[in-house]
Amino acid sequence: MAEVRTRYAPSPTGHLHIGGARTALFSYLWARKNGGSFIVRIEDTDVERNVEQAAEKQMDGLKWLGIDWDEGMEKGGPHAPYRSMERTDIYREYLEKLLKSGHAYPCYCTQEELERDREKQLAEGVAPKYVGRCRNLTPEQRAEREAEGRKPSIRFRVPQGRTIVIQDEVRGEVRFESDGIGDFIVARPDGRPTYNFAVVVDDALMEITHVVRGEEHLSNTPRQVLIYEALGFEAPVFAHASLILNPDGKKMSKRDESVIQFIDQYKELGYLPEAIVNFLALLGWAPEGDKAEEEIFSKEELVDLFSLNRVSKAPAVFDTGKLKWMNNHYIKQSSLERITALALPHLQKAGRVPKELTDEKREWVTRLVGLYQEQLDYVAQIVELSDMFFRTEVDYSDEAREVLAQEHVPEVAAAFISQIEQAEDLEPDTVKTLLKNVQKETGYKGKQLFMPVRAAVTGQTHGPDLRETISLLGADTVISRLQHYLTNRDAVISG
RNA sequence: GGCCCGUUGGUGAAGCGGUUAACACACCAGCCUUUCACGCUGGCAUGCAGGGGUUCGAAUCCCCUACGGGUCACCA
Repeated sequence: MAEVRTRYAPSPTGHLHIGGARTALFSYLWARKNGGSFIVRIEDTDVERNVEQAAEKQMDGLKWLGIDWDEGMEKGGPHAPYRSMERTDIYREYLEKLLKSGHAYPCYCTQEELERDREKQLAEGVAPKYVGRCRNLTPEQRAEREAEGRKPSIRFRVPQGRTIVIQDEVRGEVRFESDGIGDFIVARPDGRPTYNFAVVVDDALMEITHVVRGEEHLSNTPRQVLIYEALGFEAPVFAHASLILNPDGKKMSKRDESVIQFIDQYKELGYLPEAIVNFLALLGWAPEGDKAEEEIFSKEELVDLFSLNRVSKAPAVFDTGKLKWMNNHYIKQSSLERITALALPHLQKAGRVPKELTDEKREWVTRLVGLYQEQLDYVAQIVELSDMFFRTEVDYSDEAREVLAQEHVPEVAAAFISQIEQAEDLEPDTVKTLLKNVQKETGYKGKQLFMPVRAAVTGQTHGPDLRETISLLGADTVISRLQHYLTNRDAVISG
């Protein structure tokens, strides 16, 4: 059996989208699973829509996700170049072949004519397709139009009465009647190929064995199969994954704000690549047997388990809650050093931490991140979660006020202040001892002791470990907050 | 409109002719904890869009209907 070769062939119109990332991942996993090759190529035949640096952005996204390729952009390989617009000579050669064999013909219709045909068909309620005006032009007629200065586009001559059968690894056999397909353009007047033609030439020449892509390409597939035939190539196996839907069950549109759509945005927010890969893999795919009961898979496990025929035919809804849960899971699994390194830029950007860090401050930040690590859905959340550490005025919650209104609280606060003043340091263990002393001194313990301290110091009735929190806040801040409560108790309580 | 594709709980989903219809997220309750979170335990489906078949037996096979989606570009 021949080597499995798959590819990801985006057009350079923007950043790597979650849909594209999933397609790339599925292709990648399938190639790796079979010990084959994964190719990344850029399909930039539509010059008008190309965006500067978009190809690089696509590749950056793939690299960040850990999806590496064996051949293609940047890497080169036996089938270079891997960018359509650098392959124009190749397309020209195959275009000649189609023209010579009669599988394609020049079409001189103007945009206006085509537009008129289309409107007429729509008005009559027929399926819009090319009327065939230029299908059987005589050489003389062609010469006539050429003389008028018309530049022809090239159309593929779709055979009539054919049934085109597609082998789809996820949908099984899918049949199309060629009569429903009009002659379509394979090359523009300036000679640039259209997508349907370029992909076929590229996939065939690059010996792609499995074309994995989104469902939106399914209807295009019969056209491509026809080109494969006309050129004498063998068609690859196709695998059309269903679309990704937003949480409302609607098709995900570019301007949909309910879902973050681009990989670099996830990176920005502090999602971990392994979480995204894990999540994307499960978006429209599930492992077989017992493994279907698990959710957490490393890239290596995915390579081992992945199979195209287990890709779902039904559209996949992007479950943002699940993604958060999964990312949180991976954050908890990660080393504190890693999460701190990711969190630092966010804290600095928010002005919470200076750009230049002393070793001492670095250590402090690490402990701060450690305090919140297990509840981070994404790393950027550290800024809002740790807000309490950086404000001068404590922001009391309603629950905190209720606690602080209790009769015995001032006594506890005062006792704690004097304990801190006498203490040599404020390490977590010391804080523990100090609170114990307050307990002995005042007789209050448990919630009677801890809640008042937490409420006065943090303004909240819940939060991460109190000892560590107090230790990180430092003696000055803790004392001043307690003092503030004691001197402004009425104002604090009434809000 | 033609042609394709899909439809299991609040959500993601497993299931491929015979199961008490997995598992996970979310949610609720309990335990743990100075609080929250984590973790652990337990709970959570008027039966698989609706209707017809085929079969001893269907979520699983066939047909129809409804709903959702894709595509019919000199976009990919």
